[in-house]
Amino acid sequence: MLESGNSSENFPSKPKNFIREIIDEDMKTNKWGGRVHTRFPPEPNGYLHIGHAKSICLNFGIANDYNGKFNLRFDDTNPSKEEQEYVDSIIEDIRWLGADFEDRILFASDYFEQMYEWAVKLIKKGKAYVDDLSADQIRGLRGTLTEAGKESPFRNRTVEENLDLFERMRKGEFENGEKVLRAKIDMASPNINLRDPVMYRIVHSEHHRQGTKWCIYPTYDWAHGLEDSIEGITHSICTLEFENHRPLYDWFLDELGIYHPQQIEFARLNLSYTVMSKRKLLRLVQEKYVDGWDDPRMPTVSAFRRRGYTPEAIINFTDIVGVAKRDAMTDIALLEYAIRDDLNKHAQRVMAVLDPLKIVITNYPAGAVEELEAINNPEDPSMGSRKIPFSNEIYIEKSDFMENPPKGFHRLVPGGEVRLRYAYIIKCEEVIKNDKGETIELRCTFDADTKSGTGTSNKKVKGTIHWVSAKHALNAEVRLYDRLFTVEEPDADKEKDFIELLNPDSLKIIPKAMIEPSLKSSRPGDRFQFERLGYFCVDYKNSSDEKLVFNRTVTLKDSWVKSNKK
RNA sequence: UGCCCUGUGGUGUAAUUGGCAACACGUCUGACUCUGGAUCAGAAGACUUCAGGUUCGAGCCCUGACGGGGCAGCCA
Repeated sequence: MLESGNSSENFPSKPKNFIREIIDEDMKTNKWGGRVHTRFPPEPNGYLHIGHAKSICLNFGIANDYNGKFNLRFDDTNPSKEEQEYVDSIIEDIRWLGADFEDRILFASDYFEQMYEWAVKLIKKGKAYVDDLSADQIRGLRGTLTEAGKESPFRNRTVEENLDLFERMRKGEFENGEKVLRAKIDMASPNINLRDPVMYRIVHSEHHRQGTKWCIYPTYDWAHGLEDSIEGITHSICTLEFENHRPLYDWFLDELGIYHPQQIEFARLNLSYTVMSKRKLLRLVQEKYVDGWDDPRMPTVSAFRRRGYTPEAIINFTDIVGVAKRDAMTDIALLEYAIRDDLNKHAQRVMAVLDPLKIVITNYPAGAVEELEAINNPEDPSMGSRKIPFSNEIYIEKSDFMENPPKGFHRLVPGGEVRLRYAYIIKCEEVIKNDKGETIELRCTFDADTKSGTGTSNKKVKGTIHWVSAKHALNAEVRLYDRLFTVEEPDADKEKDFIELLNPDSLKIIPKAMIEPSLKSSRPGDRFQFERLGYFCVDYKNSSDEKLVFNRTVTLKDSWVKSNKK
């Protein structure tokens, strides 16, 4: 299934898919002279999300495997929506993913002059004209899905008049919307995109890179193929909604007689329990349902990064998901598998108690402290071990003790025994409660012969639980994230506002979790497994030496919780 | 009502181009375990949307239905 070969470490060669088959065929026929050149063309009007990551991995993965090149190109053809902040975040995210565009950070706006010349060429060929109709009038004449459109009264202007008008459009002699340049194709085409599409519109506003140099801006359909052509792209990979635009992509390039890449469309990624449209994500940010584009509950690349996902996991996920042409809804479980799989191998284990219950070990000398050895990662012996302090007062997880346990519960119960991870077996002798009848403390005894690693006792217990020493534990804030929405497809119901489907429990903050002292030296971005709880990452925005903040990346699988739900 | 694309276990993808439907996730057993994790062994789960046709043989080819998606921005 996997081919071996020449690829960088982060991007192992990928499974075959229909696009790679097309490329294999092109290599065989020498269609592009053995060249492969792909690109990722974001519009800088939002942050990248996991769907973009799929596209980046696809495009870069292909270039990487075929010894080709990969361009980052900002499709900045609409000055009213685009901002430098987005350019910066996009570059950062792609770099983080490890997709290497070398020195090729390109901008469509750098090609405006060339595009203009090509537009003049089309006008001279009688294939483009300046139209005075308003947007509404153009819409009115476009026809419908079932009826042909009608030709504009300005459609048959002379070449000279069109040239003159187009030049004056560029010079700024007209207001926004006063005139457009349209391709002269076929108002009766069953493909609406071919009914004399607009090539240039007048927009008097400041462009993030061009300033006020231009007041006419190319539309996507006109510009995109030209950008690909200029850069020598071989395979212009885009999502399904552009399929109907391909005839237009081809038409422009053919009429111009310039280098002609091949457009190939694939189905965009949909993930369950989230939304992926930039518009909706923008709304979540602007209306403050989340704390910015990198709020760890968002499906953006920056949010996954902040939450503790690794680029490897995301890359692997995009491989698992594959590439095809039918729309699909990918189960978030696939993504969670990818990150668990990665972190299981690489994350250091530590102990932390989120919901503490105090235990006093009555037969352990008060004031004594033992340094116990704990393995950093059972999956990777090279990660070594560390010392953790043990004393007569510890905290365990409240949920690891039950007075009236259900069948099959093998943790602490009154009179029962349990192993403290890397320490001793203890026995619960007494349950101390407050006025309300809530358990507030346990008195236990420990068995000195059962120290971990000594093998001096044959005693076996059903369960092992995590703990921290009360007087050594550090405090930290822990943020527990859950899916952002309560339903699989928040945007399935067109009648219902997706905001109503937000999960009210998508974030739970634990202000004072107790964590083992070795975490003192952890740095923003460090990833850990809190044993038996999940994977956590030091938040790089809000964490500090004074106050550590951990984000939960993903829980561990828990077959006990699962079997108990039944 | 037009045009384009697309229908394979719960989910996502495969099927060497016509040869008894495979992989991953998920689910469920069992083993092991000082993480109810991981690992290991195994199981269940698909008459490949439907109906015709061609063929010795069809998920792949043909015809017709039906379902899903996209398209009427001077957005991309």
